[in-house]
Amino acid sequence: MIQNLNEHEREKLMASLNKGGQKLTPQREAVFSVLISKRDHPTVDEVFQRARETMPGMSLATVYNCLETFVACGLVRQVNHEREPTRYCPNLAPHAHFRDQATGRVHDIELPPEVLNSLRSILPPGFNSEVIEISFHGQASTTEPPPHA
Amino acid sequence: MIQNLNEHEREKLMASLNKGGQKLTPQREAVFSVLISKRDHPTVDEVFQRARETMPGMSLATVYNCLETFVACGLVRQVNHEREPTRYCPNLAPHAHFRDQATGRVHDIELPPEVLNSLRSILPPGFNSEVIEISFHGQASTTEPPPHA
DNA sequence: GTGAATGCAAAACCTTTGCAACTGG
DNA sequence: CCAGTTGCAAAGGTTTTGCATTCAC
Repeated sequence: MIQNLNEHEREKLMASLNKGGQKLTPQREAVFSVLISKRDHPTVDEVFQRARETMPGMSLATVYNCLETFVACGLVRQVNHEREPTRYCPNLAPHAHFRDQATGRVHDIELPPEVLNSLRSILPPGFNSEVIEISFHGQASTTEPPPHA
Repeated sequence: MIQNLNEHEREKLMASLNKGGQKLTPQREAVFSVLISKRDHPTVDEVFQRARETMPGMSLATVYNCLETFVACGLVRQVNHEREPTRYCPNLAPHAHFRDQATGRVHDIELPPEVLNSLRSILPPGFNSEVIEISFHGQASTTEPPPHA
């Protein structure tokens, strides 16, 4: 079930939207609420279905709009895997993703700074990158999320 | 321009196809030739355009078919980035990809074994992965491919 | 009040599928 | 010969776009 945003979460949403010159709408609140109440990397359609539970009139295009806005504001990250529908992740800390090939589920994997640094070090001179995406693909012997998540 | 396969390349193609119980067709030769004569990670459509130069009658669906077959045989790898069209890479050595946000071009980045191992080590118990995808996203101050490629 | 956001539908885009005709081993 | 491959066209699923209406500030 989807909860309303608590005060702190609402503050964070409003602050990020204001910084980007964006408005706080009920739809954006609902979508953001969906994302943080269950951090299971939902697809657009999954967000749509869940958001409709609390806001039946919302349209799919609006979900796309909201998510695009959040990405632009740095509130959430997109997770793409192969050609499957884009998933959305509110975890802003550096991390990798693990995709269970049996279930399709995506888990966050903690990424220690030293591993991130060793990755950065493989770039030859002249190649500058701020964004690194790391995704594992395999099978998990547990359906539990990894320890830290 | 697209060259014909040399003897060694043709052998390799035939061997891999045979191993997978697949036939060697002129279309597959043409597509494979496109991939190895310019290793710039072409999209399906780019492969299609280039292959048509030597084989005007070839259809887009056949390009999809050929590439799918090659992936299944382990001859090439798919490279997906965001929601852009899938690209194809004949470099089978472990490596990362760098996508230049200005040009859209994708470069191979060498991935030393120790970096690969340190990455593997971040998986918690119960998570087993054979496939790791690493992609950098940023700007290159050169249009030259990285040193090793 | 006003520019931005929403909702709806249609379009765009890449990819897959169905099927008849053909062909490689 | 014949299972597998091709070519064509149509369908599929996700995402984007156009535009009139509504709304947040």
